[in-house]
Amino acid sequence: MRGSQALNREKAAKACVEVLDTTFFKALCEPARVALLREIVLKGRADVGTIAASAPQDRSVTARHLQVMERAGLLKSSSEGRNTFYDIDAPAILARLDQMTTLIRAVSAICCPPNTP
Amino acid sequence: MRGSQALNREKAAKACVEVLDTTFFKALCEPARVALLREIVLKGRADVGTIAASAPQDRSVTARHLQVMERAGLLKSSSEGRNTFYDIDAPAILARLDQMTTLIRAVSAICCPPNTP
DNA sequence: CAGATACGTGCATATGCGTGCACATGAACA
DNA sequence: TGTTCATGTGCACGCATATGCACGTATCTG
Repeated sequence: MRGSQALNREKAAKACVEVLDTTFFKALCEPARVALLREIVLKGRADVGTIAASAPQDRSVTARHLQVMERAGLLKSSSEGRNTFYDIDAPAILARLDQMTTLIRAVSAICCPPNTP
Repeated sequence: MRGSQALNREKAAKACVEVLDTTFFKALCEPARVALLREIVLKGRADVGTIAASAPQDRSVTARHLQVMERAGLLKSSSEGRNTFYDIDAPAILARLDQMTTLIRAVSAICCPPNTP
């Protein structure tokens, strides 16, 4: 019983490194990027120029932020002619959140069973 | 129909700023902190010295990282004499993840209905 | 009370990264 | 083909922060 808990801890610890990818969080820890994400949610799929128009930073900065969020799996891009459109990659984000929820649920079952609220 | 979608977008955009708290992500975007989190998952509730013993950084650095994660709602601390114990605050993390999942599900319903996979 | 232990904090240093400017690249248009 | 527009990129600057050292504070022990 206690031995299996130790095994569960090792599995959960290993999953921590895999699931808690810092690239994903690095993309969200910058307020400027969250603001851009909010703008895309508000206006829907849009090109770089449109998104940058509602941001105080330079267009090049916004373009870089969008690239970072795309590589982190938050956005998906599609080029049409000389325009690059970005949109929320909701399925990918939900998959990441589901992985994290599963991990923390496992941790919760190990570390804080119904004894420590 | 389209008008209500615009309202949903505004609600989702407002929720973005509230739910996507950068403090939470800032705490997780540092690999050193994720490593400490992994160590606590592996060994369970432990004091600062024990956690710092398995980290390459100085003890003071580890102590500071633990403080950051506690303020971000990832850990909960409890002082016993001259020792300070830290443990995963799984319920708090699950609550945050649930908020995010709810938000992204709403975004998904707005931006990518069954048309763009 | 004196010493040791556990932890937090002020300070200086170094590294990472957000930001803006200038320019290059590629596409649409006359 | 030459021009304009949308976007990406190299570069330099400045700020935030991770890190380590020295020290202060609180607690336990003999």
